[in-house]
Amino acid sequence: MAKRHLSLKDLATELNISISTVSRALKNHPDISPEITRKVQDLALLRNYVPNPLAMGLLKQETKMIGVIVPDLVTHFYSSIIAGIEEYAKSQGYFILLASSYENLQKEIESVSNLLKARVDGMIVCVSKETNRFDHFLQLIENEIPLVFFDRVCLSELVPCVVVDNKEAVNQIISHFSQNGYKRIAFISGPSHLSISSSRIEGYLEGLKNNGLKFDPELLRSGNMGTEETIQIIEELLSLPNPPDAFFGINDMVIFTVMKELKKLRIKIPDEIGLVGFADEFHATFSSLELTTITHPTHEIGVKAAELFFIKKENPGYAETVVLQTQLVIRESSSRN
Amino acid sequence: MAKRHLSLKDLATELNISISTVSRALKNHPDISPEITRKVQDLALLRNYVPNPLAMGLLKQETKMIGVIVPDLVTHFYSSIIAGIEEYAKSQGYFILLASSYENLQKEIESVSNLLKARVDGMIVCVSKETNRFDHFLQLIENEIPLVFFDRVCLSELVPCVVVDNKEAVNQIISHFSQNGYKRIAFISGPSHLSISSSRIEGYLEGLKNNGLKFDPELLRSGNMGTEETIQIIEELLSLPNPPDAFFGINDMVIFTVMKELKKLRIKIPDEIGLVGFADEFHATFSSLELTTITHPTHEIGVKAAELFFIKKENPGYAETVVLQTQLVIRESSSRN
DNA sequence: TTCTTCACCGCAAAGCTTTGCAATAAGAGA
DNA sequence: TCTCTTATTGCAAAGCTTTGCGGTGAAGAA
Repeated sequence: MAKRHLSLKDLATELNISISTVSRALKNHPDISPEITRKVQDLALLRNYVPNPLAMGLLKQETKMIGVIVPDLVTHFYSSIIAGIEEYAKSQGYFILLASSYENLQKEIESVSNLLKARVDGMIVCVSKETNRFDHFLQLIENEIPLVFFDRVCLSELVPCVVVDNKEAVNQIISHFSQNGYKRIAFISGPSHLSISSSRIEGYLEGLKNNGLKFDPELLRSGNMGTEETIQIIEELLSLPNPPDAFFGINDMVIFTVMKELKKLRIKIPDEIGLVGFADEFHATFSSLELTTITHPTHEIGVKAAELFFIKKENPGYAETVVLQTQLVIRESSSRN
Repeated sequence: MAKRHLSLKDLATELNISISTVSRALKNHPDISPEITRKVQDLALLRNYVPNPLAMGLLKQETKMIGVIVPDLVTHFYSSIIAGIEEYAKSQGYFILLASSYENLQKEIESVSNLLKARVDGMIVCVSKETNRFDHFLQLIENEIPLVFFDRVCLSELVPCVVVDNKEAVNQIISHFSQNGYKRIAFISGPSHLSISSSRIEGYLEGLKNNGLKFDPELLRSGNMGTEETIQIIEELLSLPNPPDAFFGINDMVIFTVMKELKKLRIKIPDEIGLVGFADEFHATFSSLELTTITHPTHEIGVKAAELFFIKKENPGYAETVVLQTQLVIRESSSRN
């Protein structure tokens, strides 16, 4: 229902002057006499006038809203990035319109379309795990609608991206495992079309080489990050004639699943098998064994993504990829010295 | 920068007809001839025309946006509720504008003001832990802007609310503790002005009575839910001449803190002390000991809140309080039989 | 042949703000 | 007293959509 909001016209009528005079008075335009300016501003304050963003938007052709699409809304990783985006956006007078792809390509496409209908000024996106086509993003690019990717990225020649140094992170994991005497390191990766999968696999191969470990293709697995498939993979890995003595995963969830499975089998962590996660979910320190993991500067990722958004908005050609550093946080799950 | 979006005018010009004809043709108005209707619809589809929500909003005096304010964005409890709200809102063609109060009254007031500036059609709110004044909400009510509260509520004579049956939930906790032989049950509650605190305290007193347990005021504590203060309270409780043998808290976080502290002191859970949380955070099952807790139908809370919003929007006087049921999920932290 | 009646389509206003330009008035200079 | 500035203020258009109402032409009726 909601009563009509106060407009310039209301103020103008009350003061018996024209709308344009009110408009100018409110922004201290020199053309307007001091008394009128004062009277208008006083009344506006009293009545708590706020300009109508719809009218402004129509005029300026912008909504001051950024669409943000994430794979899910409920993990700390994304929530925290969103908080970062929101913070920076707010400082620029922008709002965020949030959408979740639920890790589903169709829903992602739908979200892009919905946000477009809402006339967001642009989007900041982390693609879903299923995203292997990019038409929906190319459409944005063609229409010169600012777009920024973070974490899971694509089209990086056209779009500014914020990522972490995945290769280096994995290198650190391998070195850490190696220093703790683990030799057969399994990597449960994600879908191969995802940037985070491929870059971490690179790091995996490099890290093995750097630490004088042999690459065994059987220990490198690509899953869909789902619990069921992950359990399947764990079972297969454990029943290998020469099973792994260490696991790390594309994210913490995968490794928590490993932890649960190993607990069921009464396999000792970190003595028999070492574990390292990826992302440092909020609850990593509450788990039965505190999890070694790669912390991400999530808040900073969000802020940076928002920053890039505003740069992109002013420079259509801009397409830098910003790489942020992670940190290996060593906890119980991998320390057996 | 973004190119200008396609408008009715563009279609009209291309077809050499008037804007109003295009507008009517798009909605199959009987006044428009079949051929023109077809031509217009074909072109609209081809060019991917979407109506401009700013213009519509200006005309209809509504933005189809709901402001949602939560204490934080990063706990699973709120994220999941938000997902529920978003789902229902989307089904009604509405978007969500998200804001966090960060558990801070000033930020909450600011958020209300910001959302108002953005001209949301109404708001769905869970108040911050500091919220003990309600002027900012009364202002909305006066202006007949639809408002719904959930979980932590207030002004329930004026505003529709969605809550859980806190009294019953706490009753269940007490009975469960009692059945497991715990006798001195401490409750670390939240700020006393919060609805969830007072209703759970009611349940606490009732539950004790129902189970023939004596109420000891020393075991009922109100904290600010912060880790530091919680630790302080735990220490005080444990150094009591007759310390508690069971804890439950206003939320899971508080109890996770207890769990950590007890672990440090090498106190055995659940043998020496039993623990029960509240809310069933995502990671309750990953903790060193799986946590007994009260699960909330979070998604349903969100959906219901959104439903009430749309009812309220059509019925200014509406102010029902919907009570949803929780469930006690018994896990390791409190089972010592 | 002339009037009536549909069938169709376009004009214009409303919703709100900004801003270029026109207009008015007063004051100053001649 | 008359013309020219200068200082203020208002008009109107643009941005986009919806919708009441008026308008046009053709076909049917008398």
